[in-house]
Amino acid sequence: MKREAAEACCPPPAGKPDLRPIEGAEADEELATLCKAIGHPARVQILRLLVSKEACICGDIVEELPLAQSTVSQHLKVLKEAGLIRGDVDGPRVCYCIEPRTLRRLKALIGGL
Amino acid sequence: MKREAAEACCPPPAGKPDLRPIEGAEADEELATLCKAIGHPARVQILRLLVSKEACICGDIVEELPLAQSTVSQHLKVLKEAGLIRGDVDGPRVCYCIEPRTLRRLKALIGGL
DNA sequence: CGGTGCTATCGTGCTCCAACGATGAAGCGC
DNA sequence: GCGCTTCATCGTTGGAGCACGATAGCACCG
Repeated sequence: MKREAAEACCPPPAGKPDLRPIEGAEADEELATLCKAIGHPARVQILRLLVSKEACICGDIVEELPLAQSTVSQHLKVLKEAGLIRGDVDGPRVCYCIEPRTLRRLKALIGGL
Repeated sequence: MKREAAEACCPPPAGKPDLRPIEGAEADEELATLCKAIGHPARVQILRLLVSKEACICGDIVEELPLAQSTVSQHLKVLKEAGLIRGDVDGPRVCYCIEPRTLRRLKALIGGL
């Protein structure tokens, strides 16, 4: 029942300064995609969970949300497709964690408004 | 055909420091609502238009977007309901402009991630 | 190798969204 | 008052999104 984990995941702080433009048609599309992914309370909650736990938890997310496992899995898929989170397989479980680069990118795009 | 306008609209910079919390269940809901409103390319484009033009334009937005007038009107409604923009009636036309307070609020919420 | 636990995916119903054309309401100019 | 312009709203259609239960795919333990 113990959950140690937090070993093979969430490694790279990745200090790259991001080189893409902050506005323009592509940036508009990108911002819309990211915001659409965040545009659901359950997804915001998941993001907050992954940010707060510095260690990346896995299916414990399901227990935190009042939703069925399949529904949570779908939300995770949406977030992953948007590039906001990452899922590393750790044996039988999957370890999700935020993608700091995308999060920074989002903050930059929002800040550019 | 001239558009002077930019008189009775977009006035208050409103230097109030915003007193609501940056996280919690309510903040989650709020962030989701705001992001959902932004989560469409056309809406991002409208926001950018309103930010760039310091003067708040009106139905010129329709001419900037490759969409029907009714569709643009709906997007404007979504943004207005989210509190991101404001629409002041100026005679026969309507003058839309961003709501700086909400925009700041959004930046704070995103920054809190 | 067979079971068990963890996730992902499938299929389904329902609701909401996005786009359009057509129609209606309000203000201005003549 | 009449017509014109400008927006909003209505009604419709097609396509996503959200939720669930049921099912299938793996990795591990015994």
